[in-house]
Amino acid sequence: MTDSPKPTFEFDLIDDLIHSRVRLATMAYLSGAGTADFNAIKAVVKATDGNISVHLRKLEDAGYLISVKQFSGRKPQTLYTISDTGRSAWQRYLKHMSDLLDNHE
Amino acid sequence: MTDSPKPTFEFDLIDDLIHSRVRLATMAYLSGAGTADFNAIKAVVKATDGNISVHLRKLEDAGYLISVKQFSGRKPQTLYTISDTGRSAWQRYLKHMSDLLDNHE
DNA sequence: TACTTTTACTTTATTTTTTAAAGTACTTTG
DNA sequence: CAAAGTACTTTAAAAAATAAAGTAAAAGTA
Repeated sequence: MTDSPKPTFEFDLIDDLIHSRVRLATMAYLSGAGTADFNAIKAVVKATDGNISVHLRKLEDAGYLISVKQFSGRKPQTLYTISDTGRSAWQRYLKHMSDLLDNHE
Repeated sequence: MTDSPKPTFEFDLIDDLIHSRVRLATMAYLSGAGTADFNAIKAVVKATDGNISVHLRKLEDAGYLISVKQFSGRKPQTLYTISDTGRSAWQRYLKHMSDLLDNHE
C-alpha cells in the first residue's frame, strides 16, 4: 500500500453550523456589530424573512446566538448577539479558514 | 429610514459549488496535488465512495475538474485535475475567504 | 371609520443538496 | 472456483435550504 496523501487542513473540523453561507454572513456581521436586530441581519445577508428566521433559530438553538425580544416604539423587535460559545466557535472557524489560506497563498 | 448596515464582504459572491465542505476539501487538495485519483481524493476528504463520486461529478459538470479514465494495471482508475475554469474559481474563492479574514483578524 | 398595506416575524410546504445504501463489472485471493 | 475486494455508478433516503403562506399588530389611505 502507498502512504495516504497529506490533507492541507482538517476539513472535518470545520463547523457546519457556521459554514453555511447565510449563517457565515450572520456570524461575520454580528461579530463586528455586536448586536443587531432581525431586519439589519436580514439586510446584510440578503435573505428573505423566512430564510433568515430559520437560520437565526438554528444558530440560537446551537447556543451561538442569544436573542432578546423587545418593543421598538410599538413594533416588536428581536435583537441578536453572539454568545460566548458562539464567539469561540467563530474564532475556531476563522482559524480553520486561515489555515486553509496559509496552505494556498 | 436608517441607512443599511455595511456587510463585511460580499457573501452572495461566494461560490456554493466550492463552498461545500467535501468539495472545498477536494479543490484544496487538488490545487496542491495537481492530479489525483478517485481513491486519493476519497481518502483526504474522508468520504464514502458514493458521496465523493457525486461531488466529483458535480465539480466536473461545472467544468471545474477534468477527469481521465484509464487503467492502472488491470484496475480502472479515474484521474482528476483542476481545469483552468476551476483554477480561477478556486482563486476567487480564496480571495473571498481572505477578505473575510481581513475584516476579522 | 373601514379597508388595504406594511411590519416583524413564524410556520409549513417545496425544492435542492447531501449522504447512505445498492448495484455493476470486473479482479484478486484463499 | 467461490468468496471477498476494488473502483466506481446509480438510486433511494435523509437533511438542509429556500420559498410560500400565515399571524398579529400597526400604520397609512379613502
